[in-house]
Amino acid sequence: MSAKSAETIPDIVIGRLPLYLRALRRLQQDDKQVTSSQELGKRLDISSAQIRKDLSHFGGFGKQGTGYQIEFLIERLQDVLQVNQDWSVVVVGAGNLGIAISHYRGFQDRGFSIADVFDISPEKIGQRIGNYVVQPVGSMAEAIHDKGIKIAMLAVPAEDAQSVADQLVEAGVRAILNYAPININVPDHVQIQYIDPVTHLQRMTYYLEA
Amino acid sequence: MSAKSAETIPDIVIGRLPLYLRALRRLQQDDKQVTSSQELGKRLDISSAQIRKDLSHFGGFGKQGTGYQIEFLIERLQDVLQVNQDWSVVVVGAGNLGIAISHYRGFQDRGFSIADVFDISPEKIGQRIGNYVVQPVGSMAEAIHDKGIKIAMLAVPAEDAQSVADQLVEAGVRAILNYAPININVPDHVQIQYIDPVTHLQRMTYYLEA
DNA sequence: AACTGTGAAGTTTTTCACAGCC
DNA sequence: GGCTGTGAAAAACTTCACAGTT
Repeated sequence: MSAKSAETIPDIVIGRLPLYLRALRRLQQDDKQVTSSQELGKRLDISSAQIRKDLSHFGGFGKQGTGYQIEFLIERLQDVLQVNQDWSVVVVGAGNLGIAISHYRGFQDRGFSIADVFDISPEKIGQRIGNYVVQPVGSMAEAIHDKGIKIAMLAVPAEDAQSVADQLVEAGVRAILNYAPININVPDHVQIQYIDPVTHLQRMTYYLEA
Repeated sequence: MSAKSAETIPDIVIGRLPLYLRALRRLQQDDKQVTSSQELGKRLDISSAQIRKDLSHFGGFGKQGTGYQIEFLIERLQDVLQVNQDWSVVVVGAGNLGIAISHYRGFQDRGFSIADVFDISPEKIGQRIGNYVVQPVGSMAEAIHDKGIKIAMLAVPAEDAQSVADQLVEAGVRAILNYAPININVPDHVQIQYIDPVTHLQRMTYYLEA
């Protein structure tokens, strides 16, 4: 009992919700109906208290003695994260990485559809990638504006990342997933997240015996 | 003054070091010799105090009044993270994702080389990917063992990720970068990190106005 | 008996603020 | 004047532990 919608939820909590959601979908695929903070915690290597506390920020999703209805909890988390709708996303950069992203099947059933793929290089433009035809960056702003797109995935060379990001923000994008291995500065009202496999690898080598 | 090598460094600090390193390399490419915690902090959107405190765990790398010598700091961070050497890595899974990973140029100059690419499917085995020929998973354990490989990148379907991870650990791998959108359980002495773009996207949609 | 939701306690992480050095 | 390194203070985050519910 407590829909604490007024208070600000820590970002670190928001960051865990997609992990809960992912694990829950998997449990659902295994035909489970109900789970507990303990079971989830064991799978995710997160304490059960942590999970209960995180979920409690949004109201009581569970039942004492019973646990959580998986389907119900999935719906609630999708609501909270706003992924109960489909978000159109653009990919910028049609190199190896952009192509791989554009081919990736995993976005669709988790709330995201790729609307367009853009590149600046003349020999890329017009090329087919799966169902997409690579569009010129010159038409990017207009397309983003017209389609009301709020999310972009950036797969351009590091040197170009900042300037492309600026163009995206200018065009109305409010969230950027940056695959280029470089930090980018965006206004406060724009979300940014990074994918750089090497930082993960380097974090792990610290702990390895040489 | 203080080589605190005895105490345990928080993992959250270790996780930031690769970001510092990445930013420093970029500054170096711009022909800068010296930087400060403030300049770095502005680029990374991290407070200068945070950066100074993080670095201080490993001894005094900076000079009062002057800042940090970029080249020196890069070397120290590479030492700390053990990426002053080259690590051989295997890729498991030669689907779209595995192929993209295998083509990615960004590993080489940051401490990692791909040694082999494996897949289980007969029609993938023998196929060329850039300089690699896809090897059968059956020969994976032996290759890992023989070459003393400690790091693997997992790009197999989610259903297979846990069992492949188990095989990797069994074969002697001590760090896994998992691209499959599923949580995996590994022994304590094995490092694991995840790459799942969708979790990042979902974290951002929370903050967007629908 | 099993499990949630949550104040309170405990721990970790970040920021402050300044002495000390260049 | 500019900047580091660092104790001390503040803030954030996690865990404990248990009342309450099914």
